[in-house]
Amino acid sequence: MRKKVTLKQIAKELDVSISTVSKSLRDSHEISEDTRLKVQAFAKLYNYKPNNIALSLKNKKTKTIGIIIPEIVHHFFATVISGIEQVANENGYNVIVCLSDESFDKEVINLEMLANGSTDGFIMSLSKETQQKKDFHHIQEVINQGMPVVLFDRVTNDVFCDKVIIDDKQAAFDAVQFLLEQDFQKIALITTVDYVSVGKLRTDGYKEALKANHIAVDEELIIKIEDIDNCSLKIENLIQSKKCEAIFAVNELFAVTAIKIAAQHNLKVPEDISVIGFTDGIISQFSTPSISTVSQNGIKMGRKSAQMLIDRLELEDEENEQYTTEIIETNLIIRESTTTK
Amino acid sequence: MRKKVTLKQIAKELDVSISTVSKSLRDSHEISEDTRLKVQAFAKLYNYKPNNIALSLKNKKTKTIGIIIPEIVHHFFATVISGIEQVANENGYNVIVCLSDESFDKEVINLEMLANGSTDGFIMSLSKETQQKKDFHHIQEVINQGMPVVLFDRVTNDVFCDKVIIDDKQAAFDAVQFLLEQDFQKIALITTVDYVSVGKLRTDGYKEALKANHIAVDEELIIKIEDIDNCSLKIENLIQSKKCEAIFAVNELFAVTAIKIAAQHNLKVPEDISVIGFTDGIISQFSTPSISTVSQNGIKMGRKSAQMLIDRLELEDEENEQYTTEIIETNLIIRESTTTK
DNA sequence: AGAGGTTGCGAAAACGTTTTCGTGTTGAAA
DNA sequence: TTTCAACACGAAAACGTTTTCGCAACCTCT
Repeated sequence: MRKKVTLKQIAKELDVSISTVSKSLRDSHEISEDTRLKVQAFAKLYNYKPNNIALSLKNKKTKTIGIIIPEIVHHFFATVISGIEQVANENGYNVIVCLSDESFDKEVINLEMLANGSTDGFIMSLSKETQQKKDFHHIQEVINQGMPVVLFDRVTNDVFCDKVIIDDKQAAFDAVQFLLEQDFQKIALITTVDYVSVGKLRTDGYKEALKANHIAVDEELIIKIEDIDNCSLKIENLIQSKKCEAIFAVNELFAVTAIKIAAQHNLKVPEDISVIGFTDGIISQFSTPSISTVSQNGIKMGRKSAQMLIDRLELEDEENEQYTTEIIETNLIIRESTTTK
Repeated sequence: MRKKVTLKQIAKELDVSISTVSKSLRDSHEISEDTRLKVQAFAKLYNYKPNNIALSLKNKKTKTIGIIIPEIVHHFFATVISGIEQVANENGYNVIVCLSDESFDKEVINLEMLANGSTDGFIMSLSKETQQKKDFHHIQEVINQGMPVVLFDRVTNDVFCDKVIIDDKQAAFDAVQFLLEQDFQKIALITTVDYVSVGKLRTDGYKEALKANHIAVDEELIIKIEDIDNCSLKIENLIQSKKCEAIFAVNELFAVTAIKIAAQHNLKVPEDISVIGFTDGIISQFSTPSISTVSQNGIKMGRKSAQMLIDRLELEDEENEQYTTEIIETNLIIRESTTTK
C-alpha cells in the first residue's frame, strides 16, 4: 500500500524545505532550474497530487456545489442533476448531492451540514413540506452567511436569490389552448394540491386558458391528487363520469395513469379521449400510446442553474445584489395521445 | 452578512484561549463549569458550527463517499444512488456524485480528482468504455493508496475489492425458463454487445436455459444492439420474420421498443407474442401493456454497497483482505406482457 | 510550613497547503 | 577591497480544528 505522498515527505527526501518543493511544483522563478527539475521529477515519480482538503482550507474554496432536491428517482430531477454536473465539470467543480425526501427537516439538516464549509454554494429545489410550511429561514441563513443559492423549478418569492424556472402557467395555458383548438370543450384537469408551487401555477394556466376562450371552469372536472400512490380512485371517477373529452395532467404519472384507466373502461386514447401531460420523461416517450406533453428541458435548467451559481462564485467582487430569475422555454410535444383536427 | 464564526473569534471575544473554547464545546471536564457554560452560551448565540474542512484535514476523514457511475438519467442508477444516500445519511456521510458518461477518460479523471483527499472511498459501476478496454489500473491505484472501493452491477474480476451484483445469469435463466414453461419454443433474445458485462451474463443465462430444455440456440433469434438510439431496424427485422413466439430483452428499453414495433406490425402483446424485460423501471410499470420483467432492486443494491463501504471505512483496523461479493436477489414480476398457460 | 495532589487553563503541534518575508551567498560594479 | 543587487532558498504564518503536555494556583494533608 503506497499512501499518497505529501510536500513534507518530498522535502525531507530531497533535503530541501517544503517551500522549495511547493514553489518548484508551481514553476516559481525563485527556484533554480536545477532544483526545480529535480523536485518535479521526484514528484512525478511518486505521483504527487496536492491534497484537496488542504487546498480548500487554505483557499476557503471547496470547488464543490451542493445540490439539495426532493428525490432522485425522478426523471426530471435526474436530468437537472445531469445538466448541473456537465457545467460543474467543465469548470472544475464537483457536486455533492443530498435528498430531502420531500421533508422539511431533512432539507434543513442537509443544508446546514453542507453549509459548514463543505460547499461553496447551493442549487436546490424545495421539498413539498417546505413549500407547505412556507418556512425558508434555513435558506435565508445560508445566504446571509455569504453562500450563493440558486433555486430551480420549485421556488419561492419569499427568498431573494437567483432562480431558474419554466413559465409553468404559460406552458399550461398553451397546452390547454391546444386542446381547445381541437374543438374540445370539456377539458378535465388532473393536478396536485395547491401548496406545490408548480402545480398551482399549472392549474392557474388551465383556468386562464378556459376563461380566455369564454368557457366556464367546471370544478367537477378538476381533481386534485394528494398522494400519488392512490390517485386511481379519483381518476376513475372522473373517467367513468364520461364528462370529459380531453384531459390535461400536470405530470406524466397522472397522464399515464389516466390513459391506463381509460383503457380499462374501454375508452381509446386518443380516439375517445385526448390526453396531454407535463414533463417529457421516459413514460411519455415510451408508453403506448406515446403521450403528448409539455417538455421541460431539465438539462438546460441544470446547466443554467450551475452557470448562474458559478458565475456568482467566481465574481467574487462583493455583493452584486442583482438577483435574476431565468425562464427556460418549454414546448408542446404532440405525440399519439392527442387527436388533431 | 454574518460570516460563520470560528473558535479563534470566540476565544478572542471571551478572552480565553482557543483550546479552552474547543474543550468547553466538547464538554471537557478539564474546564470549570463557569467557563464552560459561558463559552457554550456564546457559541450558541453566534450559532457556532465546526468547519468540516478543518475537521477533515485534522482527522484525515472526510465522511464523504464518492460515487462514479456512467449516467444518472437512468432509472436503475438513480435508485442505486438513492439507496446509497439513505445509508450514507444514516451514518453521517455525504455523497459526491460524478458521471463518467460511459467514457473511460472521464472515469479516470473523476476518480483521480476525488482520490486526492475529497472522499474516504468509492462506490462505482464501470463505464462501457472501461469494460471494453479492460483497463482498471486507475481503480487498482486508488485501492493501493488505501481507499476502499465497492463495485456494483458492472464489475470486473480483474480487480480485487468488495462487489455487489445480481446473479444476472441465473435471473436471465429463470426468465427464459418461465417462457419455456408457457410452452414457447421459439424465444428470441435482444441483448447488448458482449463487452457489457451484464449483457454477456444475461445472454449466457438465456443460452443455458435453452440448453437445459434441449432446445438448440438459433443465432437468428439473437440480436445484439450496439447503439440504443437506432435499435429499431434490427428489432423490426426480427419481428417481421415472425419466427419468434416470445422475446426476452436484457433491459426495459429493448422490451418496450419491441412491444411498440410489434404493435406497428399488428401483433398483439401478449396474445401474439410474449415479452419479458429486465430492470423494473418506470417503463415496465407504466407502459401499456405493463411489462413482465426481472426486477433488480436498485435501492437494496445501493444500500448494500454503502453499508459494505462504510463498514470497511470504520473497521479501520488495517487490511482486512477478505473481500466479499454480495449477490442481491432478483425476482420475476409477471405483468401483462406475457401469457400464462 | 512543606510535600503532594487537584484544578483550570494556555501553548503548541499536527493535518497539507501557499505565500510573504527574511537572509545568506554569489557575482559584478565602483 | 567595499557595496549592492540578484539569486536561491528557508522560516513562518495562515486556514480551523483537536489534543497533548506543561504549568501555575490552590487545597489538603502531615
